[in-house]
Amino acid sequence: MTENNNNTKNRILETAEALFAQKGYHAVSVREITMAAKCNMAAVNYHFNSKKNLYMEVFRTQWVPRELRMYESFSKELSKIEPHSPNLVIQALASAYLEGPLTNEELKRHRQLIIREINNPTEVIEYVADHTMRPLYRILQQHLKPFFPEHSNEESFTLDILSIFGILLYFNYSRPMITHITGEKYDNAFKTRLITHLVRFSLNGLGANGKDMQ
Amino acid sequence: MTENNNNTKNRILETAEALFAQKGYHAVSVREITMAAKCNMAAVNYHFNSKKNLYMEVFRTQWVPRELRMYESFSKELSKIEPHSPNLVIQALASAYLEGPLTNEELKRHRQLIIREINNPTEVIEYVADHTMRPLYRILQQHLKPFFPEHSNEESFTLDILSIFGILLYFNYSRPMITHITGEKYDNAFKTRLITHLVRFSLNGLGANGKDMQ
DNA sequence: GTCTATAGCAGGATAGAC
DNA sequence: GTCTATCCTGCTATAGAC
Repeated sequence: MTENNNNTKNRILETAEALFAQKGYHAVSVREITMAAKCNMAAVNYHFNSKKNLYMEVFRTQWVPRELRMYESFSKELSKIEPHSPNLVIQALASAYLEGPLTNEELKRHRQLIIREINNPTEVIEYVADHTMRPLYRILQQHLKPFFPEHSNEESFTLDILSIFGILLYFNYSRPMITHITGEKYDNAFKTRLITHLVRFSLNGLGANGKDMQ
Repeated sequence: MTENNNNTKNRILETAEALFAQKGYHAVSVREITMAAKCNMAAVNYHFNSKKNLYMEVFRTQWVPRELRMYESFSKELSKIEPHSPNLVIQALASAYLEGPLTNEELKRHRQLIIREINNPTEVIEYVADHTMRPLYRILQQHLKPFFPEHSNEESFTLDILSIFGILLYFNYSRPMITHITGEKYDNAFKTRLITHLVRFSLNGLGANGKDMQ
């Protein structure tokens, strides 16, 4: 196999990811994927054995590495700030996971795929949890826990972190939902306001009001 | 048409909802639905014209009325408490939408369906937004806004409300995710702790620390 | 490694008996 | 209103030429 980034195998992976994200596994046919990837239908079975396995490879070779790029960007930010404060940690989180290495389009696809998996798990979720969620949870715990000793038990802290993940995941839909609910349109620079909101709401949620704010 | 609650049409609607929630529209076949509903395949087309329309009827006749029952339960709670405080309003919200009129199973299906729609909207989302999200947003705005005049603009307040909705939606998955991430198991009474968490986190998120707490 | 051709099956929908 | 039987399309997967 060549390392060419535009070979058939890679084109299939990228096209498949976009389509799976947009429509979901069952709504996308192998025909549709290979048409869009400008290759033959049989190529999917040659390179991936089955449609199911193509789906899993999308996560293993596309999704997880991309999530890890965001994780790296986050931990690099963390290593730069000293001393830490909840404020700076959450800022770094929002910055890495919302305006970090990914474009808006990439980020949208990325979130859609994982929301589908969470809502309707397949085997990959184990792999994804092991390689991405767990490490992210660990690093957040390590950097935030010291500031919140009032969280006597593990579970209470975990729920806080999961709530922040929940808001992060639904980030994609904030703008359409605002339009749906209030019926108003919004201008650009919306994303920046969204990040400001996320940082404030999450910090408050954690119970960090007035704690090491700057 | 009879008002019998166990006629074929109703059985199809209920079975279809459960299966659509579990697996998603495209992963469920009409054959599967009618098998589970113990009726003939042709019944779907007789009663609903098409699979697509059956899906939409599930939202119109099952999902929206169920969401409205929770809404009614919420607004009834609100009318009982006087004077209001952010604390009591959020308590009433959590109580109506998490331990209200629905069983855990119903609630799970209910959330799964709407998460699918938000992630991958079809035509029904307009109908759903008009009949459920918008009224809920309005009533929350009416009861919470007076306490948060510091939210100068509409958008900032809307983002707060949407963040709470995000956490509510995510509720289903908290327990499996905790197990995935931390690898620990949890006992029952988990739901009660989750509601306590949601109320505290949301209140803090809104910036209500120490504001009319009781 | 990529193609054509096709096997083999499952999907939604409908016609028409009862 | 419910059934059986069937149509036809579109699906995944594979065999085999190049």
